Amino acid sequence: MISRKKTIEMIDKIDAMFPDAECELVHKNPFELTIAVLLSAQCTDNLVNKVTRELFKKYKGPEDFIAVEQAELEQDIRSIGLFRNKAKNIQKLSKDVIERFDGIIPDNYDDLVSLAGVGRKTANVVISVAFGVPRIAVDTHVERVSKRLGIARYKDSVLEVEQTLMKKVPEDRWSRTHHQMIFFGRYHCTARNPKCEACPLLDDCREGQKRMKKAGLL
DNA sequence: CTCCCGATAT
DNA sequence: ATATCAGGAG
Repeated sequence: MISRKKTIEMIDKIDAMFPDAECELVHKNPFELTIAVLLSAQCTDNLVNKVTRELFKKYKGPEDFIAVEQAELEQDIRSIGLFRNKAKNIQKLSKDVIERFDGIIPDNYDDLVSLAGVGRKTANVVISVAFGVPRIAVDTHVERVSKRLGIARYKDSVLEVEQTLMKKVPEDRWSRTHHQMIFFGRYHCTARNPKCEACPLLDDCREGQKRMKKAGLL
């Protein structure tokens, strides 16, 4: 596993590649962001945005989500996938937000993860993006990139990756680095065909070195 | 660990 | 055809 110093060198290079990285999920308020992140599980944010742009015209707040039958909401989000679980969770979450939090999405981690369909990653995204709390939400991209670069170990759990990142990345860069690692993973260090041959981090990247050697390009 | 699940890229 | 997508619950 590489050092904190080496990690900072690498995230500096990713920072130069994606200086404008930010949350790409369409939302107008913390509640919409929470719904969008919940819907984004195992789905591209492109498709989530296509659905939520229409969804948020029909459902303005938690009251609207519990005013319809579950089957109707299922149809409205069907194309996203995992739609039965997500519809059920959205209605349970909406009911809870109204009854326990006066209709307002809570701004702290513990209350957020107490909501249906909201786990550690989703709660971290919400408090980070909506409320400005420094966090590194570890999704599939952040996990893959961290492991390929050697910042974390391949055997590490998601939670271990998060804890390692918090140790090696300066706290004032957590939220920014989080988004930049997602962009890096989504547009450059992709799961299938990572662009190692055109990567500024190739010299420092274990996985990249391995792949170049295997491809006979080194 | 398994299940949930449609859309898209390769 | 199949791997992958801003995961979470049981």
